[in-house]
Amino acid sequence: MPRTEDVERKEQKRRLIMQAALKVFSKNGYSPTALDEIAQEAGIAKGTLYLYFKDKEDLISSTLMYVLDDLKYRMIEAIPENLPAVDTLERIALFMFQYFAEKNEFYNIYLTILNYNLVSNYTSLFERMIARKKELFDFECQLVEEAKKQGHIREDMATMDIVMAFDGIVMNVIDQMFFHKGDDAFDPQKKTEMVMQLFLEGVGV
Amino acid sequence: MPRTEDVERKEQKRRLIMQAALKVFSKNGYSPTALDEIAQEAGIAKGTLYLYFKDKEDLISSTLMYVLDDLKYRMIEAIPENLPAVDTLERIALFMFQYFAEKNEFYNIYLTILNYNLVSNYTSLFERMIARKKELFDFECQLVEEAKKQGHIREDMATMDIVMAFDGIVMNVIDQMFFHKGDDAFDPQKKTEMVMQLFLEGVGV
DNA sequence: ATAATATGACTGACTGTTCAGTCATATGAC
DNA sequence: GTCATATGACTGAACAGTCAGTCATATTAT
Repeated sequence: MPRTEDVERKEQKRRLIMQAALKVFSKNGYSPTALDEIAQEAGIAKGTLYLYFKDKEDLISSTLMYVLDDLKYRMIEAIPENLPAVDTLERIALFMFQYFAEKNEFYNIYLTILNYNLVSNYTSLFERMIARKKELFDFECQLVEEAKKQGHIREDMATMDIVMAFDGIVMNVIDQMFFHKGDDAFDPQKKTEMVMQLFLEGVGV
Repeated sequence: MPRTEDVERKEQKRRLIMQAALKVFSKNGYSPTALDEIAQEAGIAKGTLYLYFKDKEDLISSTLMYVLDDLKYRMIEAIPENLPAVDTLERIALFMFQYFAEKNEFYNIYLTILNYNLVSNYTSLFERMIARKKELFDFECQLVEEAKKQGHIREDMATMDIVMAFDGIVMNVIDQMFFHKGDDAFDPQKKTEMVMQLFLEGVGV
């Protein structure tokens, strides 16, 4: 029976490895990354990786889950409860901009998720990733429904279509942020206001 | 000096190979794809690939350019000239939905483009891909400017932000189409109307 | 306190396999 | 017969995963 202290140290090291993996995977992508590079980044031997993860696939899967867990945890922390639903949506947009602006690597690994079905052979872990993505989507659907009831969002449009548009706009802003990084300072607050105005009022005259 | 007939036959075969490459790359992704598989798909020997392409990187680059060229060509064909700018935007959305609905593979390879910077070491070919992407973006910017002048789009919003939103919505609709394929029939015409309504009027009450 | 023993985390050389790219040979057109 | 085109066996490098051995630390004995 291992002491809790040991269990914690083990968990600590797992996280250390996943942080190294995050860095390297997000730089190279999945297949081109040699486990030697991750081991080096983590300051351990390759063999050690296999004490903490079953194989390469398990390593990336775990890392992706780790990232999404972090995202979810921080998002919950960042968003106050009991806000009007529309304002919660605004907070989500703001949070996403701040989060990805700060964590370059997380965006690349996010793209990796998109291509993950090209990497794995549809394991249950891939399904878990999708489930996480769907969780956020469903949450946003809920918010839109609520906002409709509160009279802030029109009722004559399908909720799913609205959420789709919202996510699309938000993700594309992040995309642009990375493509033009360095151009001029990216102001998450201003971008959020712009997105919400665009989202709510539309671009028509 | 080779006869034009031979040049054409050579070009024909190049296209044949690229079509096979498109199929296989879009199924597996770049790195996991073995050239043997592409050769088999194309019904030729692996060595033959090297008579038409310098190396693996050249093959995917050429294939990506081929896809984008095709997209551009068909888009130009599909969209009448001298339409009001807003209607042209609507046609672009419609075209994208129809195009990707028909060509499953093109979407996966499109995602590959996104991750292409993770694959190549920033070759000039990657730059060419980006240039193509930017071409469409710039065209849309032009349209938005025009629509502003024509009084169809409000003038108090940055053109680039508007285009960003438009692209984001369109791409996310396509995304959803692939995630929920089979759920219920995807109607490009209906989706286009929805997108334009959402885009122009916004979702606010 | 010190020595003897046990543990298991860690290492990195090694193995088998995969695969991009090559090249000697074959096929076929003219 | 000559040249252009095509083939697929071959090579060497890269790399995922293994495992016998090491060593720092913990445990027990004296």
